[in-house]
Amino acid sequence: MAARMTRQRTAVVEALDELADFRSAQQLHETLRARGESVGLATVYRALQALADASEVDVLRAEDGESLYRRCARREHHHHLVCRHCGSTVEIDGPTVEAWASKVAAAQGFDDIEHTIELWGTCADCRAASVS
Amino acid sequence: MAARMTRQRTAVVEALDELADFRSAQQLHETLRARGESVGLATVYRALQALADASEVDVLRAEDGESLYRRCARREHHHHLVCRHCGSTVEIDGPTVEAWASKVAAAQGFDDIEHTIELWGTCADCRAASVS
DNA sequence: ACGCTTGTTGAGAACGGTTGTCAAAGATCG
DNA sequence: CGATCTTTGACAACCGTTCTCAACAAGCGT
Repeated sequence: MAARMTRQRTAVVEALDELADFRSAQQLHETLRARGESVGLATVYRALQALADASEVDVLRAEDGESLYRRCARREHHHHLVCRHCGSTVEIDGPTVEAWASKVAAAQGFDDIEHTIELWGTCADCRAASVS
Repeated sequence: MAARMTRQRTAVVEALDELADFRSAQQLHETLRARGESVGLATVYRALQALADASEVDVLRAEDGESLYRRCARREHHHHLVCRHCGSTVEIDGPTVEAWASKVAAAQGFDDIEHTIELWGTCADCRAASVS
């Protein structure tokens, strides 16, 4: 239960710190491998899972169902505007939306309310790239 | 390309019409099978996909990644408050949220904006059931 | 009603992301 | 250093979903 700090976990955390965009476990694994820091794929999954459990990273699902991970600047609850092509991300918070969500749900007699509010789009860079 | 009306497709549509909750393709397949209307699993997937493309059904992803389908009353854009245990659903629209989402995204220079806004909770019935 | 054409079906294989297995490796503590 | 006990990694297993392809059946024209 002691959460040991191993070379592999350090490598995953460092990689996440250097990347600003949402990345899949497999992309991360590839990045580490290319960098010479060889880490097993299963280990990357486990590390990300642990970090997510500890709220150290944010997780969201791409449209195809793949899980994407990112180390966000703020640890408080917030949402994202993500480029569906490159993963480029802008953190967003919407106090209005939060209030709306919990009010609506409570009014219907629901408990343990959670909400998913994510925005997807094509960022300016990817748009420029696809035009050329 | 003509979209033929087959026994199988009719069965899927009818089953969806009778069910008020979000269901997975496999649940639907099981329901049809139990009902005597034997339909292949792949066919259920294809039918649901076609219906989704035609905006005849709404699709959303459960927390475990599974796709859930539902024939909604209104065809216009809306959101859902869904019980994560039984799939029981309340349709919701939030004009305020819509405006907020597109404004925020546009302000960041993003195009082709889509948003995912879903509420998950435990409905009153399921809460009562889990207490007992 | 009868073929013909062409989209559709279904059983099973294939796929892709993720998780489980388990012996070997290594982090931590005394 | 040694004992302990978590972590690792290669690989298999899983599970939802999609693909394959020969058999089948809608719908159309006659």
